[in-house]
Amino acid sequence: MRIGELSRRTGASVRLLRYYEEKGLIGSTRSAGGQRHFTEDAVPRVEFVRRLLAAGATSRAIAEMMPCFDTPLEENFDSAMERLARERLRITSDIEDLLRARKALDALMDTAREHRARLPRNQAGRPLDLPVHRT
Amino acid sequence: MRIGELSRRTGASVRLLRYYEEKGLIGSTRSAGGQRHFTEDAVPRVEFVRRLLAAGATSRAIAEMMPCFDTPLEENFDSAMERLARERLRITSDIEDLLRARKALDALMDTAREHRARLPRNQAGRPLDLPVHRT
DNA sequence: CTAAAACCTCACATCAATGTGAGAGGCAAG
DNA sequence: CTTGCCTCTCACATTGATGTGAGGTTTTAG
Repeated sequence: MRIGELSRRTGASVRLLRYYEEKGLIGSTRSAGGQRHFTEDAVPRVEFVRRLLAAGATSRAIAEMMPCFDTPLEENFDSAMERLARERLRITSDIEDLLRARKALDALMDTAREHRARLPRNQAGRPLDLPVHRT
Repeated sequence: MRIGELSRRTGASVRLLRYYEEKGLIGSTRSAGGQRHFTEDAVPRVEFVRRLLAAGATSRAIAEMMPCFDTPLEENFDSAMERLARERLRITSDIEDLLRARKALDALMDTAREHRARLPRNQAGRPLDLPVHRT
């Protein structure tokens, strides 16, 4: 398929798909006229890439794990595997950062609610029922 | 305290502290000569800010929640509270992205290991004991 | 064969948190 | 008062994923 269709099927802009190719995240063959051709595999691959990017992986990191994706041969395999593991650690640590930040937010919300509860009634005189959501 | 000490005590560079101030994330008074003076409160505050930034919050978002931090008065309080809640949602959704990405990595690692297991022995002839870490 | 639709490359723009350096002034101790 | 350290403002650089537009070629439908 050509780049437009891949774009439609993955939701990634054409510009982005070219960028991914340039960075070695996806492969393509070229037609005589120089246009990119992609195989079906490109679709799940782009999805994988986008998922990782959304998770804060750098395109370089993703490129380094790709040998693991398409070449289960000796070369690069071990280092790709290691890159994969490193990224996994990074993600786990990012999750912990997020959990800590969320806890900090919760703490702030709690004390803020308490402060307000101690304050004189607000002008509208409506009850102090601030929403409390926990996910 | 002056900016250098705050920097030492929080680990944030002097340049960054000025940036935080410019963006309304921390407050300061100025000496006659124009130098910034901070109170003790600035220390935990900077830590809070950094935690949120590390969690991907935008400085604008943090600025918008600050009224909640120091002015438990009517003005801005509700909107700050709402900003807080929005940010909490964003964080939770980011965590989910990370979890999905981690799952994708795990899946890739698994299939890669299987591929390799089906392959002829590698040149070094060593056993195929690839590390399997789960956090 | 022609026109429209899709594609190509090149290159500059953006956003946000930071770094860095220049040039100048503030402040405390000898 | 002077030296040395700290601070000030201004302003430009960087990184990475993306957007955008110009100008030109390929492909495809009619």
